[in-house]
Amino acid sequence: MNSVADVACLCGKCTKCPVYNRSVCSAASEEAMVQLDRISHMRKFSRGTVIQAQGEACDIVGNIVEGVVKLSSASANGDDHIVGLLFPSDFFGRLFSEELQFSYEAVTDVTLCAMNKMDFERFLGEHPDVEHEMLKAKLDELDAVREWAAITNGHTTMQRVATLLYVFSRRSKNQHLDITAPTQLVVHVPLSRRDIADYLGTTPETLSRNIQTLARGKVIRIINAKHFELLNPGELIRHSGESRADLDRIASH
Amino acid sequence: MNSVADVACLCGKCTKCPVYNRSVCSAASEEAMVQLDRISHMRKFSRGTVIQAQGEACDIVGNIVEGVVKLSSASANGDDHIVGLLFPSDFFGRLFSEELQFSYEAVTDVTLCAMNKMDFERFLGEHPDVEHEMLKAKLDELDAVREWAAITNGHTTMQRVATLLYVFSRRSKNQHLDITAPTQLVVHVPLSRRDIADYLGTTPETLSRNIQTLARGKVIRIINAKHFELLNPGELIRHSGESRADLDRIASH
DNA sequence: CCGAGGCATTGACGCTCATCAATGTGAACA
DNA sequence: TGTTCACATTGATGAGCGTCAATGCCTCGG
Repeated sequence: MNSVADVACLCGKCTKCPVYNRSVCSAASEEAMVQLDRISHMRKFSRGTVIQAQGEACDIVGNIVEGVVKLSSASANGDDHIVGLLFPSDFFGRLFSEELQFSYEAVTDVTLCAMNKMDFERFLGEHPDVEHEMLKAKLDELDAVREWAAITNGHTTMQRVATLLYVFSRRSKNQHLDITAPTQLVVHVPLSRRDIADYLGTTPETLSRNIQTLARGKVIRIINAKHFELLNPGELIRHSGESRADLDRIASH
Repeated sequence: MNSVADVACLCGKCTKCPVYNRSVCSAASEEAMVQLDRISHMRKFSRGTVIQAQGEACDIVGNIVEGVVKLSSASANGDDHIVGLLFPSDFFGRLFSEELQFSYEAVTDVTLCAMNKMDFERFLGEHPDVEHEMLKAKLDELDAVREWAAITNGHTTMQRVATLLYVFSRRSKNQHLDITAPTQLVVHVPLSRRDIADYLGTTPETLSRNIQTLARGKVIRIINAKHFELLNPGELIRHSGESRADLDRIASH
């Protein structure tokens, strides 16, 4: 009955979950954890998989354990835009709604601590503490989304690019990456140029030009398409047009 | 002890509240309503008042009963952007956070059903049903903000302007306006050109040019700076670049 | 009724960015 | 190892939009 992937959950209790202490589960009591163990199981999705599509019924929710998921909206004209990125410990899926408004797609290989949506909704009803934690998390997310919208709205492409690079440089510490580089200055952006461009509301061409400009200015060094070395963080912050405090707040999400 | 404005609340129970059935309060039991009555009171703010400023401690929350409130974020550079608009029945304020990330400013004269933040947080802890409703409302809001961000990100100014006009044409029915016009085709946008421009991520000049273009094309008629007659809704939808279904979903918020 | 000041509009100009097209690069495949 | 295909970069061009500046309009207060 259970697929191979399911075994991962049965082996280790939720308390061994690598993102447990940062996810909404951390509010759960011991009794609640036992229940969560029962209704959740690990699932893996490979890079490029559309986990759930816009307009479909949403039946699975959960926490991202590893990888990056993009949240995108397809307009009627056919052009779609990335409206959010989900990292490990972020909650996945849309509770209390019949129909998905956005598509969820695995940007990298993704491991998900998945639950049946209705099971989890029932669980939340029985555990107000966890629901309370969920509310707080969503309020924070709301602020972060608004903040990001303000950035993409009023800034030049260069400012957006610099902001994104800075945010990823801070977030990558939260990810489970094998960074064997000697310094912390290597930024890993697992998205393709097109995805980054969509997220920033620009085109791959303009994005590329700006990245090259930063490289020519010795602000970054391009190791390869998805890895950058941060040579001059101060200059990067200056290019972003934001104060360091603001950037750090955005990065902490 | 109570100011004059407070009397408004003491006169009528929450059940008489004009936005009761659309606000989060509608989930409250009778017993809970009595408590809400006790901790809430009506407050009025005149046009232009900064109700709570970014960075300040947030001490009041509540529901908007009448008027429009803008939510704005001031960047370090000084330029600020409107990241959201609040209409009657929308929840006001930021729960479970010490410091406000955005400023709340009254765009029109505003009537607020105000509560002390800590009182209301305590109330939510004692009434999981209402907190559940709050969570659902915030999840919807999150989708709406993401949707709006996608629009301002990838579209031309004309598309944004058309979208805004259409959304306001649908929302104005939700407002308590004295529209004495014979038809429903009068759209009231209570914001100044600068505010609209900030919200759309453009400038007053470009905004004005686009409005005039729509007027020259007989899509709208400019009654005055804040009132427009919708002559050709179909053309407006075409200019927005969105499908009618999408627009209606955005408008319903 | 008139003047003043804020707001909206209109015009001119330059720059950024999207678009189209071509070239370069890296990884997966046989 | 070569072929292929997707992806990234680079170049040229024009349109859209921000900026600065001037003018017009409305409202409020005297």
